[in-house]
Amino acid sequence: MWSMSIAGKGRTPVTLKDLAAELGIHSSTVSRVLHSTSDVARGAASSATAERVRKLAAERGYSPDPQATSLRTRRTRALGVIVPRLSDIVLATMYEGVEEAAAASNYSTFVMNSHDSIDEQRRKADIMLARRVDGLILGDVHAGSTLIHDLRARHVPFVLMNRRHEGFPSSTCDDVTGGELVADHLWDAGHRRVAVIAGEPYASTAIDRTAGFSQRWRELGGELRKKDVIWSRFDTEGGKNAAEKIISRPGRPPTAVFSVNDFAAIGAMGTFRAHGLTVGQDVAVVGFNDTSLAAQLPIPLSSVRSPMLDIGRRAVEMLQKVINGEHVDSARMTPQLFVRESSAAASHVSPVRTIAG
Amino acid sequence: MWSMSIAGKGRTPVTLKDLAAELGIHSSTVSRVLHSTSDVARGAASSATAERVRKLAAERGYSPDPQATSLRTRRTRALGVIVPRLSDIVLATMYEGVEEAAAASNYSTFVMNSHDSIDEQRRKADIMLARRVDGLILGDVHAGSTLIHDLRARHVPFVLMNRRHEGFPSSTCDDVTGGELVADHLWDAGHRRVAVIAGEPYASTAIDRTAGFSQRWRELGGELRKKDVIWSRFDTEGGKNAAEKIISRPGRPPTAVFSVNDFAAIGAMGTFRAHGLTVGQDVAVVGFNDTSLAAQLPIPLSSVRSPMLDIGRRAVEMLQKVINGEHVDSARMTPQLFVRESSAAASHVSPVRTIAG
DNA sequence: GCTTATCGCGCAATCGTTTGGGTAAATTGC
DNA sequence: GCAATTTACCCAAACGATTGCGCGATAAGC
Repeated sequence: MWSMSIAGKGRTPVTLKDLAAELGIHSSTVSRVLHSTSDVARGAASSATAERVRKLAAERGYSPDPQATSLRTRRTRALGVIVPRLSDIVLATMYEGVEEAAAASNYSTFVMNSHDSIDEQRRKADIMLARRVDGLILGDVHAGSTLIHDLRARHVPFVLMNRRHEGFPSSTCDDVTGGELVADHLWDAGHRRVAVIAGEPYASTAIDRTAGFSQRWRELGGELRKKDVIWSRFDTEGGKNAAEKIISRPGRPPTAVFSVNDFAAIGAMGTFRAHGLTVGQDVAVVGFNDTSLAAQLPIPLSSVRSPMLDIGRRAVEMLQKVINGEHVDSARMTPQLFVRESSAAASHVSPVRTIAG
Repeated sequence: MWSMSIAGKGRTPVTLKDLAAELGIHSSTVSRVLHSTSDVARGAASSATAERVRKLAAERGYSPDPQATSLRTRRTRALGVIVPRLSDIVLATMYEGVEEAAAASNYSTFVMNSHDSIDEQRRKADIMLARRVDGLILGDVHAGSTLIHDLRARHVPFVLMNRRHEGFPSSTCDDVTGGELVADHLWDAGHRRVAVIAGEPYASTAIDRTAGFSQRWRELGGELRKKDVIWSRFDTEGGKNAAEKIISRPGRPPTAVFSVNDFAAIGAMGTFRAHGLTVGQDVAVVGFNDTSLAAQLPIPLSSVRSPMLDIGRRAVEMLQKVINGEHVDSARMTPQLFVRESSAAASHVSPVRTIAG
């Protein structure tokens, strides 16, 4: 509302009272003028006085003390954001959306890493609440979370981001649809033996993407055994281990692998290469999130793009409504599949382009 | 100091006065007891009273209102962190170190993205200062920054992180040494025609890594023309473009490329592959930062590991000293080179292993 | 037994805003 | 020209914590 010029020399920041004293009026009048949104300070002061106040405030680089304001108004204009880890580019990007939207409505954000541990989630939430944030955005909710029930019981305003949970408002990608897109794509390319690197079983992203894929795959007439779905960590290491399992088990290896996360996909690509398989020819790989890396990899990776920035922005909008006591519905942003070299070729195992339809 | 149990039912948080009233003593006594670090509340209260106070505070889940505290003490126990972008895994990892160290000493952190624009840097710093943070950590300082001079003139406590600047305390990797390590490695492997993907010319990381490499390379007797150093963006796209330039220029292509950033290196690897070159055989590539991805890539990438978490942690320690008015020296953390497949093979252009030494 | 220290605690000011409730003076209505 | 509004302000009480000062009462010193 009022910007404080860095060039302003103010050793101790200038206060309302300072301005009032210099103008020979009362600080409450200054406050009212500075808060009157319209040009005319309706009832608060004469337009002449208002003008003088505004001029001096700008000159002195007045910026209200947020602590004092919060103490009085019981609002901090601060939001707490908890994510598994910011070094995960997916969450970091969502946070960029959060920060942008929050800043646009004069909110600041605290962000903390929970490392996906339920103890840390609780601890970090405690810290945020001790800071008296106006609301929380949780980007790391687990499938069986008790924390969110406790928060609700305490009437803490919060929304979920990235991962969803039945009965709570969330801003996420439509992960089920994302999984379906991949199933359609791989089926159309002629693949019939596939495996899924499914991610962490407590994350709705992993669950939904896997479920969307599996359901659609079976609808199309495909076979998908339990052991074709490998749950794993979300990082390259996890993808590597999962791929090892896929490769080393008896029977013919799959001709295509869907990894619910780009980084796991990259790990898997490395393993396949180490075993002499060429990704894109011997085995197709599709990732998820369409991280900036995907398109630029030596073998460009097919991936489902999720609108991460929008998910973050939307989470902020939703949280603001919750804070204002309004009702909100969950938002599910639509994903889009980008087919690249890693899965562009038709499967040469069964070159029939389409069996069903 | 006092933890607030989420299970605590407190609709409105309990205050000092609440506790005092319930105990039949004055709120100032409660305050003093809760602040006495030792078991005995020296002069503040009898140990019996102190015991009662502490017990009730724990029971009621008392947690002091940070706004009220800040208003009185003129300290917010909040730090501002500005980075180019958190979706850059390097800065995100440093921030993890920052958050960890800050939390450990009861500080909270605001973090904002400047997108490496000097206007945004200033704007975000303004926002942080308007929030009355106790100090700033700048992870995005530019070579010719005027902002840091202004901040110093205003006596704002701050330290630099990731990138350094002459005359200001900073917590960084020893980038010059990092560049030298790569020069030694490539020279020893027999390479004589090399190119550098140098990064953004306003970042000390880019400048120092390139300088360290160049100097050492020439010391070893190598040749490095001006056009062998290509300044570029830090991401995959930037690496890709730089590699295109390297490939498409007249004359024999280099047998090795040093990229001051892993992501740029990955972009370059993609370009080389697209031109039919096998990384690790036809052309060696070395990156920087040893991002978790590097070792897991289909062709594992040699890289200089910089202790990103430590850099972040150290920045916090340093800032705390600055806040306390103590003197601090810049910290330069030592890097370590990890040689992997992307550059492990000796150059078959000049298979002589060592010429100098 | 009297002075002096120490203990245990209360009082009240203060930090910078916001905001409900005034009250003179100026303006309007008729 | 006088009552009724409206205008343009000021006053003071919060919000919740911290902290210098003060003051009885007990303990210690000699």
